[in-house]
Amino acid sequence: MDRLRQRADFLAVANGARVNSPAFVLQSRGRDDSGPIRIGFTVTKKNGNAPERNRIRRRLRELVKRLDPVSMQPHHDYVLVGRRDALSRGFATMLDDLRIAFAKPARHTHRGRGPRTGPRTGPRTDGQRTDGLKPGPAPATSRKPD
RNA sequence: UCAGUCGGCCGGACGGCCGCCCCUGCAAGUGCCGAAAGGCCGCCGGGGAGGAAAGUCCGGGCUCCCUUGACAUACGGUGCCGGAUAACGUCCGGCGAGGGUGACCUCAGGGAAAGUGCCACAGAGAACGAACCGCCCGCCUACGCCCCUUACGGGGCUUUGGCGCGGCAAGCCCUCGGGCCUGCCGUGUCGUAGCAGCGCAAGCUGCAUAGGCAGGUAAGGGUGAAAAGGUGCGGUAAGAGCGCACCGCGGCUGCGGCAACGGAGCCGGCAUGGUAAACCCCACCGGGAGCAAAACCGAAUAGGGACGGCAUAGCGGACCGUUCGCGAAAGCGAUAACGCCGCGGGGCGAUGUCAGGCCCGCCGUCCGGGUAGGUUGCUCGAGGCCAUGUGCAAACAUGGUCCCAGAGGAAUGGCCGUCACGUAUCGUUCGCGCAAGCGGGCGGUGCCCUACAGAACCCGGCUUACAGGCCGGCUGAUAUC
Repeated sequence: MDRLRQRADFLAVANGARVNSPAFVLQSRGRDDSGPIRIGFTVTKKNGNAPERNRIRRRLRELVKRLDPVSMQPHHDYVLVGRRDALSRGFATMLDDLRIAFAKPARHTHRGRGPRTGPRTGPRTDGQRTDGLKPGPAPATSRKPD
């Protein structure tokens, strides 16, 4: 399991399916290659100052570590968007939340513009390149969340 | 013991399970990911957030850009003196002013006799000093005084005159009962009017009071944040630095101090209101941007250049503009080039026609710039600790010793347990107290399980935030010896 690090990957996953939970939002997106599961974390500035944001991210990261990798789907990218409740919610409760979120059939919400992005499952011939990098230069309005 | 003041320090501890990042060493496979640059995978050992890492307010290092350098101007900043420092608006030590019983604290602390401006309201007057009340000299006028009343008016007191009444005394008359007249005292009423002196009188003079005129004055009242030196004594018609003493202010001289400044003597009688966080003047300092700096490596796509191959749809006109040649210019010439004009071709929508619009070779190799991305910059440094020396200190010097975070969607943790600490509540116990209650110890439970807050190139500062706790110096008060 790898960490998600490139900004373009985050933007791609943000247009994919999402599941809400009291302490976080789970975004997911299937990839076409055979790479490992990748997961990233996003905690925006409205959730508190830097120590609080760090704590939210660390607890979410610990949740993922405790969870069985079997419950995730292979060749998918996931992003956990932290909420303020992740500071105070019980750890065991949050673990159940995450388990439910992975099991739940995700709703696809295409909140982007046009059909340009999105995880099309159509036939691709090459398989040489990752399509996640396809949506080129990001719009300058969406900033790095942290 | 209480109250205060200054300075320094800490900012949970231990353990269990599971992890993350970096570094040294060893060991790998023709391993994995990637087009490449590059990255990842094992073991041992070591290290891994703060006093503010924060705000990004100053000062530097470092990097790039610009500039030959100096000066001037503009703009910005700083502003008592000396020292420390790489530098500072920082720090240390002094000086001055203000506050505090004191330890100590605060100060945006150069220049207001270079110039300009402003000083609201109130107040007579706010800057070429002013004259409201008041005080005073002089002149003129008027004259009972006092109280109440805005005024009209009313009341009281005093002087004097008339008319009465009562009493007393002297004198005269008498019918001895009393009557008349004079004086004095008390009182009622109606008038009159300053007081004193001189004068027969008219009046004059002085004093008091009121009003007016012309001056003097800046002591007092009142206004204000501020009223033109302050206090006291003298002085004066009243007053005034008008004079004197002390204090303040200014100037000069000499003394102490590196200096800011201090204190002394003499002189000047006071001239110079405040505001520079208003403009301004003076002195000093300052090129700009910032690690997302910058260097190196380097895809895809688009675009640039060179070469090669293939295709070959351009032609004509004119010299109007550019260009080129000649010429000092006007101009003349050229058509090779770009634009221009005319005719024509190809391409662009699923197709055809018409009208309009847009574009005008294709492919390959190489080169250069350069984006995403990657690597470096990146932590040995104005470094920490200890000792010695110099210095009041900030600090500096010498010696020894240590290596102490380097992430990059961003590691330094997550989940628990035990114990401290704090706090709330309950129980119990002890002390004081009549009691209400107060203080302390022990135990149980709950809460917070810590406050402020997370390195982002690195240092020196400043500012701001902070639960709780520890240590030391000093000051004041109280108690005991």
